[in-house]
Amino acid sequence: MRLTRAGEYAVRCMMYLSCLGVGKIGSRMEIAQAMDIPAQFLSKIAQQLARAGYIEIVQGPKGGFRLLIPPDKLTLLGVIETVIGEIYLNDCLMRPESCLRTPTCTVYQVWQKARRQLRKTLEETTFAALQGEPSCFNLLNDRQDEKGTICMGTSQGRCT
Amino acid sequence: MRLTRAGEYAVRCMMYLSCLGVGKIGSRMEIAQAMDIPAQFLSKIAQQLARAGYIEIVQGPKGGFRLLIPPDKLTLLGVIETVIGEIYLNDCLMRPESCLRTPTCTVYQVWQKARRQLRKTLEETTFAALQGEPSCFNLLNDRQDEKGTICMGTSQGRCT
DNA sequence: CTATATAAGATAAACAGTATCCTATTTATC
DNA sequence: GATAAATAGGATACTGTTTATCTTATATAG
Repeated sequence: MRLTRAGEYAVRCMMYLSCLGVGKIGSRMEIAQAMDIPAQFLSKIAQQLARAGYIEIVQGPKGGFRLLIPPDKLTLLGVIETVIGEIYLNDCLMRPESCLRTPTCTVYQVWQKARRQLRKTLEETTFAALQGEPSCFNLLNDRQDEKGTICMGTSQGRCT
Repeated sequence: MRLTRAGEYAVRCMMYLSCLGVGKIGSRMEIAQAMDIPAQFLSKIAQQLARAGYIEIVQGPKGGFRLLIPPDKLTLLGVIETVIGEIYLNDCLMRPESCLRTPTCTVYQVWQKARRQLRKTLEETTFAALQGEPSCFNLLNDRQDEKGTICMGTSQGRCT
């Protein structure tokens, strides 16, 4: 009952790209280092995010990943479910035929409520909101973008 | 991000025992059959529930499991966490040192909220409440107790 | 004492998640 | 165009967890 590593990495990656802003390219290596993600594993995750339309992958020198969606349209739920699949919490929610469930089964209803709450909480959280406040990721590493402004900064540093 | 089978089985087992009522013995085989749980696996789960003080295990002929806690004191959260361990949802909640987290990290806060909600929903649900209403388990099988009253009944059947 | 029923430890089988290797493809730059 | 830089994508290895079962031991009713 825990978020996978891949899900966590996806969030970190999108945090980084959100800080860079829409359209700016961050190289895979740069992101992997800054956010403490195994570089090859990041490739796989990025491919999923790209298929979902969240980012664009640019090959060749100066390649990397580029955010396509404005951070205020980007939700934790969307990013996480892109990578780990839709969240269900319990088998009877995922495969209703797995149980001889009546439409009014109370156990089923509790799981429905729990699932609805969880997904709502994750959906209400945009990367714009995450980025506007201090976060774990501010501490991970520093990075200077082309204009020389610090992006991932010190503990009290802001992005952009 | 899903409840394990063991967790689901534990809930089913406690549903059955709640229907029998505090102090009444249900045999392992009987429960395993009625609730569709592998009998040997049920042993393991029952042992955990016994260690946690929820049930008593009786060996020998006429042996089985006996509920120790009244169903209205028995919560979904308690039963589930007995078997799968405390629910954390995310690594940064389980092992705060795994992330260079500031006390105000927003991502961390979202997971905290999500976790709090989920555990609260499961904690608010007692087996008395689950049992008082139709449930999946009503459909699984029938069982006549010593006094001849039907316990696990038809779709609209009530327990006890 | 015997038959019945579960305990408890060991272990196997299945699966999911994590990570990396290797070859292919794309593209900026000279 | 040739070259070098960078990621893609398929295959595979590794790891840990979950699920399940086998075996021997123990408790107890009659």
